Amino acid sequence: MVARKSLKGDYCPSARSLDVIGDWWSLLIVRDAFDGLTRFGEFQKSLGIAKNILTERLRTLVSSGILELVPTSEGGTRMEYRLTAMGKDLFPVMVALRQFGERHLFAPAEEHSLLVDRTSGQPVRLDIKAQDGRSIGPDETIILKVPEEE
Amino acid sequence: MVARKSLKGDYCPSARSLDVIGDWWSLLIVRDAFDGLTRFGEFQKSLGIAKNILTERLRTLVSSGILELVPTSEGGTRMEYRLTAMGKDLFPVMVALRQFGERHLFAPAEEHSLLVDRTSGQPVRLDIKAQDGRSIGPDETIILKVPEEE
DNA sequence: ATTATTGGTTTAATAATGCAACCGATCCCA
DNA sequence: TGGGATCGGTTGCATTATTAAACCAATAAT
Repeated sequence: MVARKSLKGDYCPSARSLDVIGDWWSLLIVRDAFDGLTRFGEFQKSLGIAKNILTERLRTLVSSGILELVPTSEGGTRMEYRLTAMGKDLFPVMVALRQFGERHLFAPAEEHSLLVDRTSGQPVRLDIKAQDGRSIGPDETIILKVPEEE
Repeated sequence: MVARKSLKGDYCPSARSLDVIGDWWSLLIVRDAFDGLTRFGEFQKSLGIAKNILTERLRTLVSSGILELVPTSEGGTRMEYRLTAMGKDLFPVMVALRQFGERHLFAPAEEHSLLVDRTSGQPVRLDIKAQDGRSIGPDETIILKVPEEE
């Protein structure tokens, strides 16, 4: 097996994102981070991931700039993993995945966790809009390709 | 290796989404589908994926209801893979990934493909809002857990 | 009628992942 | 201060997943 193809050079921003967080575990770790988890053991317990794999994924997420390793707030010498500003920019990705799951992957009466506005307690909404404010879907858009990529 | 843990029973909609499209290739296939590709050979050429893996992923995406296999528009007996309505609902996920990539994974002057409104030619925007229309970020939200999941 | 293309399947090798055992450093507690 | 438990890993080995390459039947093109 030659090394798995890297998408680093791809001109498509989605592909580059997937190159960084597109593997099986990374987005689940990020989800847990948004959910407030910070410690190695917390992620390990929450996800049931093998510890060596978790080690490697956390390292990759840190070196990608999505997580950072900072001293725990409770003093002591131990460290915790926290979302960076860049990591928090994955919020729309998480919300979009959540929205898709809510819409298609739950039975009508089935309960699920809910993302709500902290102040109002109401669910958040995600919209894709044109410049003029119209909501638009995939059929109203096109992807402009850059003229020459090698 | 015991079979990879399924997140089907997870009460978190994001986790269920990742259970369906969270592997390495599926979202890249979906991206290509949004980009207009429909044929086995087109995906294979575009992604450089091994053919047996592509076969399996396409099968999974079809059985998940994200793609469907329909007769080609040009007549003939061959089939093509098309996004279903459910598949098109992954649009916000793709846009969110794109936006993240644009913001963090390209050098300032580096060119990338661009998703634009078909009628105006202007880039699309993605916003997460509270009910009252305010844009909100991760720190203004909380995830309500369902009271009891086993 | 012949050849090329499409859409796969099969096989064997390699890489990724998981599990369990281990380990040093810290933390908790008496 | 000592002793055990916990944390955050590392290491080795077994199992799965992915790959590349060869092969193949059915269709399409010439």
